[in-house]
Amino acid sequence: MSETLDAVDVRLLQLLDLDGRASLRSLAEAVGLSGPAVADRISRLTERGIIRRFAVDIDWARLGLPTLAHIALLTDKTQHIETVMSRLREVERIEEISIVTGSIDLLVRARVADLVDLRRLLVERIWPIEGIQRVETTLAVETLALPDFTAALLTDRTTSDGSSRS
Amino acid sequence: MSETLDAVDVRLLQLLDLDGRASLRSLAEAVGLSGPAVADRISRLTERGIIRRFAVDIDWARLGLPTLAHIALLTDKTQHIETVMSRLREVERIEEISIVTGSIDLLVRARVADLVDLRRLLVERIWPIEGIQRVETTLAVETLALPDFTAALLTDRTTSDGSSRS
DNA sequence: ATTGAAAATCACAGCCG
DNA sequence: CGGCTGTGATTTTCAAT
Repeated sequence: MSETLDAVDVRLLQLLDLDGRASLRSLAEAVGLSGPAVADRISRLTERGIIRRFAVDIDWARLGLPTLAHIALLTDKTQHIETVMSRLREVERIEEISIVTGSIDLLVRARVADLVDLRRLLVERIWPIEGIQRVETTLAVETLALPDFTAALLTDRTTSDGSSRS
Repeated sequence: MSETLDAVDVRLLQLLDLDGRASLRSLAEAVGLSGPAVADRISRLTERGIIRRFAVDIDWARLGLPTLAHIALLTDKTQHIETVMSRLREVERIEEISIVTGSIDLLVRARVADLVDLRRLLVERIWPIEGIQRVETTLAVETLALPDFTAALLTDRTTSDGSSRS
């Protein structure tokens, strides 16, 4: 069971995901409420932890990190998983680390400049970590991030608890 | 070769990634410039496409979608990849689709409520897509998104072109 | 949630290095 | 060209309803 949002909250989240710096005024007009009411809803969403933060969507390709890599790791179980993860979180270029089901243990998401950069990441930063047994890297040659994803996911969430009917 | 940022641009991106709604005034104070100068830099970063948009970081778990799934797809090559991808982009719960190297063709990232929800996603939405041959789903049982990732990546990017030296 | 007024902030202009 | 300061216009905040 999770949080309850009404249609206005959902609309606000959608609008803010499109433009996180939109003024309260424009948001208020868009949802048909007054400015203070919108301000109040946004701070409540933030306090409830539904809004984690307002972030900036950076085009990493333009900053010289065009390539997305998924690095699958198998660990020997001589090290605690927490130890391996804490060493991984020190590694630059890594943006996410997951413990996963299936034939591997960890799935790491990283962003690299090119193959030289990837070589350094693998050889100098990943391989030396104790407890890592096998490394398998998959490169994305094209990525489609769905900008409407938030909108789509949210339309689904109105006054919902997120569970499914069977 | 890519874009050039100076130290102030980098600092602004870091600050905005922490709080995308920060006032120009507070940003100006933090970087030691005046308000208009900061406004100018932000609009320049936006025009250059480095800032794609200001977004909101939503805690999907609190909205009933706690589980991250990676779905690996193998396609038979009877359908154009564009066709398969365009059908995938209609599917709710999917937030990213990549064409990848390795033993699979597509890697899809999705967020689901529970196993019932996942079952429906797979059986009703993914399997029926023509041209999909094999589906292998990996569930994340724990995910660590690195909040400092942006900061770390950016510290690296000052006045850089993003390529590596060998 | 609304209104209305006070306080803070922003955008725009013209001006300097 | 990139930045600063001024001013008027907007926006945000706060109180009372």
